[in-house]
Amino acid sequence: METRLDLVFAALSDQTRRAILTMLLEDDMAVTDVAEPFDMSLAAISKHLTILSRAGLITQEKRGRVKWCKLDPDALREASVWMQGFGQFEPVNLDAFERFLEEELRDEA
Amino acid sequence: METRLDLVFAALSDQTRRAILTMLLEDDMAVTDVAEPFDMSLAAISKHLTILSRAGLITQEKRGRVKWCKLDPDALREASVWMQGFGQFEPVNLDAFERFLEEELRDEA
DNA sequence: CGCTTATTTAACCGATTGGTTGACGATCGC
DNA sequence: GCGATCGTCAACCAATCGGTTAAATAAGCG
Repeated sequence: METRLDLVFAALSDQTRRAILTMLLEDDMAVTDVAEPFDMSLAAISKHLTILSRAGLITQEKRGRVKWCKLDPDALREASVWMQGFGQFEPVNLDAFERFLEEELRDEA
Repeated sequence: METRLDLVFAALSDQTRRAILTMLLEDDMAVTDVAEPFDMSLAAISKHLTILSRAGLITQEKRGRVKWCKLDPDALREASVWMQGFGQFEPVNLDAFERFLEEELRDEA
């Protein structure tokens, strides 16, 4: 049986999809705009978005011919709870996270 | 390019492997003992352990003919930092985690 | 209406995944 | 040394993945 947690972690295991989530952290975006920075077909991005959507990490709403993608952090929270359970972590270091973010964005460029 | 984070999330995306990590939370274990509760060949478990090991989530040390598996939460911390960056999370709810743990263990049984 | 833009679908491809079985190399106990 | 145990390796299998191109669907624009 495939659990929600399976889907979330599988969705997060791809750099392209993590980069998409990072982009959506800034603002909601249309599919075409999500695809723009990537060296990849629109169809491929569409598939990635489907995977993120099935995992519950984003929601998609169609207005007119444009489909808007919006981050939905609920699923992430669930996964985060699972991970934090392994315990020996210091309180979250946001500086470390920002370095991470920059690195991910740099890799993508 | 396959990053560390790719490997960690991919490793976590399988219920069997998450259950193994949960077991190792209690104590270090030999490969055969890890395999015991699962309805799956020893070779399959051996592969799962290799994946966890390459992701840095466990370390394995051979003493005699027994190979001991030990949880190594460093890689998890890295992934956790990434996730927490999505921010809108309440401080970690350990009760929620314990419910999760119980559920995972129940699923496995 | 007819063109353009937005997005998904279908068919295909090679690589990877998660499992199997069977053979194999190491190591322990006797 | 001999037999049992520990664990991995190799070959195989069906299913999924991450990408492609080409066609199809849908909606806005003039």
